Amino acid sequence: MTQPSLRPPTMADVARRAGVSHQTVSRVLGDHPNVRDGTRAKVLNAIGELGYRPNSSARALVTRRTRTLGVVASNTTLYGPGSTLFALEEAALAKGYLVSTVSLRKLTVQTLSEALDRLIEGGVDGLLTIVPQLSATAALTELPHPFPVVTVGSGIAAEIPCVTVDQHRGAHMATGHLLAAGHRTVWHVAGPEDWQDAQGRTAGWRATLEAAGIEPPEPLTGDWSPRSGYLAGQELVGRAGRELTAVFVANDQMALGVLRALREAGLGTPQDVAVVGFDDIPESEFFAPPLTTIRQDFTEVGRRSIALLLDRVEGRDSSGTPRIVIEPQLIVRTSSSPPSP
Amino acid sequence: MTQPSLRPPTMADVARRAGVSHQTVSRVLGDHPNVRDGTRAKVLNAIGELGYRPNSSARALVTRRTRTLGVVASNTTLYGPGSTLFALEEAALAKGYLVSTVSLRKLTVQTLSEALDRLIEGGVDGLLTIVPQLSATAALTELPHPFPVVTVGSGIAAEIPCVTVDQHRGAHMATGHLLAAGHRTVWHVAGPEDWQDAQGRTAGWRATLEAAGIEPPEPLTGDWSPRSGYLAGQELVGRAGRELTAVFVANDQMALGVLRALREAGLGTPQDVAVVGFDDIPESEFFAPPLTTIRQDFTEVGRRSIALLLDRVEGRDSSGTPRIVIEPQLIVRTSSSPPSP
DNA sequence: CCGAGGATTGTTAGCGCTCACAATGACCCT
DNA sequence: AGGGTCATTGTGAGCGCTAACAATCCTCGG
Repeated sequence: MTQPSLRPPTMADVARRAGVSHQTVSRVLGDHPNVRDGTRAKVLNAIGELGYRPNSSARALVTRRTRTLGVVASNTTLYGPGSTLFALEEAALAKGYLVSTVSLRKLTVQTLSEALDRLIEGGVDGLLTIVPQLSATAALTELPHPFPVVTVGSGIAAEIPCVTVDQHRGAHMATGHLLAAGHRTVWHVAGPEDWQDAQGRTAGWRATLEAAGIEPPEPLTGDWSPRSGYLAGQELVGRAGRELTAVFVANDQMALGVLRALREAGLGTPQDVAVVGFDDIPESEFFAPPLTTIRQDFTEVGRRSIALLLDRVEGRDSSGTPRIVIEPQLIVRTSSSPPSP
Repeated sequence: MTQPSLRPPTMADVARRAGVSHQTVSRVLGDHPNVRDGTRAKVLNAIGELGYRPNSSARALVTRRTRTLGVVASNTTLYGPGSTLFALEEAALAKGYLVSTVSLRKLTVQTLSEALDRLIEGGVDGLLTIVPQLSATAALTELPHPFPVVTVGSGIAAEIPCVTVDQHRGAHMATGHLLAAGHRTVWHVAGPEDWQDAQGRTAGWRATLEAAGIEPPEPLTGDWSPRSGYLAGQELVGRAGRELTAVFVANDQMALGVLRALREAGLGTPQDVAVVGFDDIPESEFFAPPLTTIRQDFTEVGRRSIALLLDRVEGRDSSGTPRIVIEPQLIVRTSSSPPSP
């Protein structure tokens, strides 16, 4: 920090000051084995004195690696995508990568495509997408071919590796739990049809009922919001009447709306109607009543996704099209206690 | 896309194919005026045929600009920070910048410092922090001096420009609203003492009561979570008894907990106790009862923050230490209807 | 005490791009 | 017709770094 130069110090400056060649400085920075301790110390010293920081662009230019990963996410204010993004970032950082994110307010093939473009243009080494809407995944196939991509939580897209929580299984747990408690049938408030997760949950619910010899009632559809859950709840009360004793709601926010609708209809939870949600958002425990739900391990999702992507980025393995599936977990709370006989 | 070469095409390849010099290609890309239409077309054509993409590292190396901004955020699963991050990203993108994010699970001077370091090392042009905890802001002063930084929503740090929503004013709106409805006093469940926002809200609440000639009762403190709100609610019921008719809770999540505690204590909202929250999370409208709260315009926060930062990054203006303050808005719902006389 | 062979350090080329400047061409005025 | 001017295009250098190779220095065994 001796001279307040205009230009930040370069590797050559460090070399000069340490009395070595710039290449030796590079070796010290790169942790090469063949550098004498004394030399290393001199270099480290000079680096400290000069306040030197390696220039990442210069390095990236020659190594052809930016050590940055791109993430496209659709609706990060939603619990699932938000948590996934957070986990991805954490995992990437742990591996020495930075993450550039583009969050989309509106997800279409068009916007997704643009986002991917900007990220690639920005020089990312690999791409992750948190894009649960199936309709948009088409954009993924248009990538310059050998570009490393992993989709997180939206596993359908053609030949792209993906990591996802087993939605079908989660729905099965929820529905099975309700059935085991003695309910004759389980109604369902689904998420938007276009969402991979919503489809999986609905399919899991349906399959579970059918396996139990029960004809699944027509599911209602919401948009993940509490409001839509509220409307669905009202609809359900009107449509099912006394038959309504158990509902599996595709996420916790909508379950909150359902709970309110039930309450307003004079129905008690769980005495009259049992409710199970999905996600285990932090608030669920404090709903009235506390909500039984399905928890997803996003940290694990993040770790596995990054590992998978880095295999490709760092050229370790890019054979096949792996699909990693992670198990969800049932969290039982008051909203699903067995009905009074 | 004619030849599936190993190396991606470079500007020189494009130039050769278009029969011009690499500099002309650069001009076309940079939208320079003095390029004949025919030439531009040839170049554009060659670019398309080759599937050429400019190399951002090479460009960054010479321009000394990466067109990437760094954001350090503390707890993005919380509504406020999460929304801020989203808004920042959107605003940056609109200005042609990418955003690299580091989300901290645990915020300390240490972790903040590391995060800033990694971001700078990664080559960002400027830095934004969403770091509401005052205790950590010290790390900001250790930056290599003329590095452009803007803090978002945590305005205390020494000479660093900042953008924030007026928490004091929001709390004043909430408290004043309750007072105007006829309540004799307003209790307060505060956020963590270390948080800038929490302090502002508490101060605003206190000032409003004092201005009305009311001695503020001792506030309770939570950690933003519904659980802590629930505990605070129970405590409040025990401590205040019949005196408890109005509560201003420092965020909506905690307000949810308070609502539950009140309900469990046999107190009706708003008949017995009126409640006002802060944030206007999407769920608030569906709480039982729907929650009166204070809404913050994060989109505006994002726009202003990015504008401020880019002024510095792009060397337009870096005089002074601006503090931009944005007005919040009171959203009245059922939870704060006037008490029955 | 010498040379083999490993350890350590230096030298030389670019990576792909933009900047500053030089060169060329087109056009107009006198 | 000649020279000045602007529009358009080309040339050369170098941003800061790493990779490959060349050069030097040791350390020993014989």
